[in-house]
Amino acid sequence: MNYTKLLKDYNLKVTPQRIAIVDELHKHGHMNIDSLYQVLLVKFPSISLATIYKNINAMIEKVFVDEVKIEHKKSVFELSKKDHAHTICSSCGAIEDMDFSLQNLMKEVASSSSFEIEKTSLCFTGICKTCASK
Amino acid sequence: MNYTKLLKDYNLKVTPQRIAIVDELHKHGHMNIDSLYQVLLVKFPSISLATIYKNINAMIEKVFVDEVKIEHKKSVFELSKKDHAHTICSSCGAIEDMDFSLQNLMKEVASSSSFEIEKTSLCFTGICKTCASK
DNA sequence: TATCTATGGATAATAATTATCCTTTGATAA
DNA sequence: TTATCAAAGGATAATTATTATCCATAGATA
Repeated sequence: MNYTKLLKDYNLKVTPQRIAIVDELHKHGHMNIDSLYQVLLVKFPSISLATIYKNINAMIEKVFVDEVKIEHKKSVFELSKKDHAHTICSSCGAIEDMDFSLQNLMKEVASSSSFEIEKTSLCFTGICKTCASK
Repeated sequence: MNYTKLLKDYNLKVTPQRIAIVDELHKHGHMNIDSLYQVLLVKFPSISLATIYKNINAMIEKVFVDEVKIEHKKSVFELSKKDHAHTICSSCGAIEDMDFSLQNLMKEVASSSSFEIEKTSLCFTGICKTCASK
C-alpha cells in the first residue's frame, strides 16, 4: 500500500511520522494510543505523545482512520475499511474484525424506522476461539 | 418500580443517593455523569461527583446499569434492559433505544463463527426524525 | 532554491476519573 | 431498640487522559 499517496489524497502533509503511524495501523490492525506510542518510539526516539494524538485526530477528521470504543479499555484505532463488525475477547483482550454485512442491517432498519442512519457500529464481546480452547 | 428491592437484590446497601440515581436513570433513560450530577444536586446539595462515579461503577459491576460509549461525547448510562440497539442523533445528540432483536443476530454469528458471544452492542449514528423534518 | 505554512516536540493546561481519609449511616443481631 | 461494624458519602488530593501553546523545523509549491 502506498501511504504517501494515501496521505496526499486526504490533504495531509506527508511526514515520516505519519507514514509510520499508518504503517503500524496497517500492520497491527487495531492499536490504542499507548501501543502506537510504544512502537513509534523505536523509529522516532524523540516522538511526542502529542504528535500521536494530533495525527490520529487529523486522520479521524479526514475519515480514513476510525475509532473503536471498548468497554473498560482505551479506544483502539484502525484504518477505515469496508463494512465490518468487531469481536473483543473478554479473556485475552484481542480485537478482531468480523466480516459482516451491515448493509443489510441498515436497510432493514431504514425500512422500519424513521431514523436516517449514517453510520453503524457493531461490537461483540465474548470469548475468542483461542481462549475457548484452553 | 421498587428501587429498594432492586438494590438489595444486587447486594448494594440502600441509600437515598442510590435510590435517586436509579430513579433518575429510570426517568431519563440515558444520562452521562454530568447530567446525573446536576439533577442529583437538587435533592442532595452536598452530593459529591465522586459519589456518582463510585455508585455508577458499582452498579455496572453488579450488571444492572450499562454504559453506552458515544463518539466525541461522554458515555451515558442506562438501567440494563432487554435486547436493544441505540440511535444517536448527530445533529441534536438525542440518544434513543431502538427495538431490535439482537438474538437473531447473535444466533447468526454463532453458527458461522467460532467466537462465543456474551454481549452485543449495536449503535446507529445518524439523523433523528425530529431533526430530519426541520 | 526561496518562501510560507503546517508539523513535530516539549511542556503546560485542562478534563476526566480514581484514590484517600474521615465521618456518618445502613444492616444485622443481641 | 439499641449496639456494633462494615460500607457509603463527602471533601479533596492524586492520577490519568487529552488538548493547547509555543517555537524551531521540515514539507510543499512556485
